[in-house]
Amino acid sequence: MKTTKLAITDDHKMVLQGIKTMLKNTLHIKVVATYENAEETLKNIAKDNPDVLLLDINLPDINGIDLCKQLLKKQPELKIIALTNFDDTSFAKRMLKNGAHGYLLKNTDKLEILEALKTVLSGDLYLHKSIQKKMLNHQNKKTNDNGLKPNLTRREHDVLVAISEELTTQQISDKLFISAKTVETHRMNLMSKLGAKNSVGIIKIAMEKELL
Amino acid sequence: MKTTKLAITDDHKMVLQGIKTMLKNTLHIKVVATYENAEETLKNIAKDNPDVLLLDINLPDINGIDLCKQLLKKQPELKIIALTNFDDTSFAKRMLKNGAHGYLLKNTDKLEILEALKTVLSGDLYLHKSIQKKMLNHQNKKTNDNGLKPNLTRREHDVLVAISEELTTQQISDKLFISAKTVETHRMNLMSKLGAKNSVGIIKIAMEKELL
DNA sequence: GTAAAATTCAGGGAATACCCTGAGTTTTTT
DNA sequence: AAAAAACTCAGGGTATTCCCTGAATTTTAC
Repeated sequence: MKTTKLAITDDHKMVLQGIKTMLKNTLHIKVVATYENAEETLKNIAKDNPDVLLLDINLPDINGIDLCKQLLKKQPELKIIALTNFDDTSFAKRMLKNGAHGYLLKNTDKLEILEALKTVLSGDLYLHKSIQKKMLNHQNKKTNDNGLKPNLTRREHDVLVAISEELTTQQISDKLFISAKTVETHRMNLMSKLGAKNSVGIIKIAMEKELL
Repeated sequence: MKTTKLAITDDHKMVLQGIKTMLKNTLHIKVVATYENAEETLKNIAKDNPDVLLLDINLPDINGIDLCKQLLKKQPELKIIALTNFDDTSFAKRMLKNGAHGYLLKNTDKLEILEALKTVLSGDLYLHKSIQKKMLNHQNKKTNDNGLKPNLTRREHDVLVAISEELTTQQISDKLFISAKTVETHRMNLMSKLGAKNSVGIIKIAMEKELL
């Protein structure tokens, strides 16, 4: 059995350190590189050439989903395991759709990491238990009440900001040079995406999720 | 110099492991306990009796701000350093207001941890640099209207809370057993007191001033 | 190059919020 | 006890939001 080369991308030094320590005395596994952001990862991944990358989803520069896609374009052989705080089905689905090979929560232990590595190296998908269960149960149920940031479109964000400035629909339409009807459409979509009942809810949720 | 007893509360095993490893070969510092949630922390803190607690703010059971308050009630001598992903001023302020002695971001390194420990043990506050800078800017720049909390009346507060729950005027009147017209009066007074143009502004300002 | 997502816009109607003036009642403060 | 503040409510009007359906155009993704 040849040694597996592992790389880790996470902007928290503590997590990097934690994983490295967990795997320090493990045979057949060697942490060959750690990165603190997406740019660094993209720049060095070819050179370091790991077999598996543990990839944090919440990075400062690019979101993990896009990064995942880009990385696989450069390194088709690379196995990517998403690493996240969030126990969320829809996010996991999106990651897997974009080519990730596994999904791990950060409150995992050494054993599970080893299990995940073994699984993805053999070509299978590895999902954390709780995610597996949810995927089976929830199938296609849309719950927007998780701790995730919904990804708003550019225009939705514009309207969101304008709403938070206490502007009326008409004022927003003047500001953005679009019709009032279009503003209403965006506001409706914001309510829907955020699970809000009205503009107050939009702002409340947006502030809680740090969307502003 | 006597040895400092350190405890850590974080629901991510990786972070726990990471900090422990960072401090492993450090003289005068010993990690005496690690907890994965608030309940565990409250239950064992007296027994373990650490000098300093590194406390993650995002816990599954109780939020870190409340936990901080409770812990200090039980252990007034304990120094608490908040640990978080978020580089957020208002959050830091609230933590410090509730008795925390320091504020560290998770992407920190060993040197800064040691610096923070030294600072809080000597009785001072330790703030991460980026937070310090932001706090200064906020105080000088954001004096948009004296950071004083407008004192709302009991009823105004009731209505404020109801508005933040995305209720309509009619629903609020049913909830508080007053007429819809009275609710409108209170809402008008809220707008006037907070300097808001509409309900969105009421909520935005109320959240910023922590009136909710 | 085709499918998917995003952006744009409209009509029309019901519901709600916003705003003004005015005023009686209760509670708190001095 | 008097004054001040808080709480209550109303009439009547205008402005705005909310909600639905439907659809063309542009941009982005695969």
